[in-house]
Amino acid sequence: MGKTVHEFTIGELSKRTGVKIETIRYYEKSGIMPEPPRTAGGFRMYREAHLNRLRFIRRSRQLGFSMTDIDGLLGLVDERGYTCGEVRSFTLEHADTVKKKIRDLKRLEKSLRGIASQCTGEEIPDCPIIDALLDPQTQLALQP
Amino acid sequence: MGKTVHEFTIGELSKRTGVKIETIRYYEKSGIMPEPPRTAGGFRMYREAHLNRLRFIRRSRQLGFSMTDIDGLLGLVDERGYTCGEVRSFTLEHADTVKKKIRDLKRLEKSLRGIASQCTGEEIPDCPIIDALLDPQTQLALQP
DNA sequence: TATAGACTCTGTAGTTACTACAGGGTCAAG
DNA sequence: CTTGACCCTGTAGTAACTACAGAGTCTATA
Repeated sequence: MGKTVHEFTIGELSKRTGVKIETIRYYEKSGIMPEPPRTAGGFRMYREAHLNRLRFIRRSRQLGFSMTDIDGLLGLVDERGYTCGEVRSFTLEHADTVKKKIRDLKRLEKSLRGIASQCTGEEIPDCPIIDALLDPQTQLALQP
Repeated sequence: MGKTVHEFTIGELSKRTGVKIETIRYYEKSGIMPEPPRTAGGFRMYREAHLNRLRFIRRSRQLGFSMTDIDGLLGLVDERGYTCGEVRSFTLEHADTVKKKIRDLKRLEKSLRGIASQCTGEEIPDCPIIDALLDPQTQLALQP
């Protein structure tokens, strides 16, 4: 298998990227991974370009980008009808989205640690976390 | 509607908690909200206890707890067999997860802004962002 | 009392981003 | 030429909702 040194199967691709085989096929069906060439028997054969693209997708997903977001970014790459300025503004827009997410998550972490810090670690009732969650007055996080 | 002052419909409950009607029914089917009493005609009638419980659920969801987590928390509450320490460690564990996510996102934001800043805003080729996306060497974020 | 219209009911299906089979075919080594 | 690891398609399941469709209920008002 692998007629040239540079071709490999979906299992190889999976191992090298940490993305499961089923997920790779799902990405293909969704259109964010291209349909690769096949062997006579129908096996998908991949190359370096696929590897890079998939790694990019994986990283972006781990960071909470939606597949639609990723499709947008990759679309710019694929099209090659883009302007550098277009790409930049798209990127900065994403950076802002990320920034907002960070802000929200920070608030969330603070809330979590705040309520946890009030804990004595003792037995049963009057756990401040439970109380906070049950108390209709409490505003735990994530404003409007 | 509402035979006593303390009863209200699912629409009321929805408005007071900010949880959509369908979601409330979904919570009931999932078992984290109890089946409320009904009117002769089959309408669900809720009271204060339901309101508090649903608020608890909503806040917990906003804090990123899964429904299974919440089920666990509510189980502790319902039983009254929990230790404050148990709840605290549960919460802190979750806070750590959030912290990691923040770290990753910060790295990503930095990368995005970094490559964007190299942009001239000019026409087509040699856009540093695209180059970075295509380059297998580039670590955009989230290294191993 | 009849009726308008706002509200609610159940049940099903769609969403996102996967993951898990089942039942079969392919590949390379021995 | 068979074994066993690998791959194929297709379907269905997961979380946590959301969105209908089509029908029934409730209450204010004429």
